[in-house]
Amino acid sequence: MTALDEDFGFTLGVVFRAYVKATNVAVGDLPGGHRGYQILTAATREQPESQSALCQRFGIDRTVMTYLLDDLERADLVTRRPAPTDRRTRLVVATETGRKRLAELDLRLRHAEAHVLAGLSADDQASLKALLSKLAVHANAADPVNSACQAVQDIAASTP
Amino acid sequence: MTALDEDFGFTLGVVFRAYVKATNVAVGDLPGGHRGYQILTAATREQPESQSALCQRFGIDRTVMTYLLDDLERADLVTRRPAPTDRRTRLVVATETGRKRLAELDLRLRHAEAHVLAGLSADDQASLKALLSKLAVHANAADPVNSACQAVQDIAASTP
DNA sequence: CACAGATGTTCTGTCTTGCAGACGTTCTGT
DNA sequence: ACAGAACGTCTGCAAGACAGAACATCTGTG
Repeated sequence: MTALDEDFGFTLGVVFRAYVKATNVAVGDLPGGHRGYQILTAATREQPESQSALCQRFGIDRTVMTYLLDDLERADLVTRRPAPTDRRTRLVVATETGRKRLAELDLRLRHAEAHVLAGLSADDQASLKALLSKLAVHANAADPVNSACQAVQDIAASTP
Repeated sequence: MTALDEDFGFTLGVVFRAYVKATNVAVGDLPGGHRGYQILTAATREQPESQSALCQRFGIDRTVMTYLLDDLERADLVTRRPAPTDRRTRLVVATETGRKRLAELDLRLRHAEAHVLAGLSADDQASLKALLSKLAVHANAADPVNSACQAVQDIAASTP
């Protein structure tokens, strides 16, 4: 236990890397690894979304999203459907195969998550999830547009 | 607020990306961005560590650490010092310039961290940090050697 | 001591990803 | 009708992860 073990950024990184590693193992050969899983989840459980909406939500570059969806489409897990309201956008929806695959993966993913969280009591796990959720909603609301600009201003103001 | 906003992995990713973005802005032109900052912190505030120890601690590939330290050394922020006990290993220690630079950066980093955590009350911020710290210590203890293997076993056991 | 195997660092090459810019298509506001 | 913006795709470049080899050095065994 050193000073760093109490640093927010450091511990956040450790936990995040542990999660990514466990998740990438859990999804096996799913195209896109843990990101493919998140896309598949969104395509299955939520209203169809455009590619750019998925990019913003998951922090994936739009050019990466293109070939990520290519891979998922080639595996017959999702399809790009033209949006009825706007012919520029493609809505990403899961295929029947994709839904089945997601159902199979869910159990494995829950185990992976439990593995990462194993160091905490049940109460602590619930607290952590709730806090992260609250923070994520706030960060998502603040980030898309001007968080970088705001951060620059904050920092400029704090610089001698 | 959708189902995904309560998913641990998703919210963790959102918060982590927000932290990395804010931190990378805050450190300015420091070589290595937020990782350069973490290395500089370790080199300044802790016992000198070998390169591989830093790799494991921060989740950085050893080949990346080589040129990351090259950059930091070129900027006169750290030096590689031969370990007295083992001539294979190089201990990474901060230079006087590096210590000064770190002192300057600390205020900016605290602001960046505060910016990321701004969505939570002071109590919630403290709770989140404590939980992450607890979890990180556990994950660090479990990960280095066999977490991947363990995860594979866990998952295999849970697969029909 | 000799030697095989392990470890720390560096270098090489490959692959994935992030990012900036350009392009064609389509929408929106005037 | 037209200018400007937005969506998705493509290209090229840089950062990074990863595997493998090479070199120096350490450690344990005989």
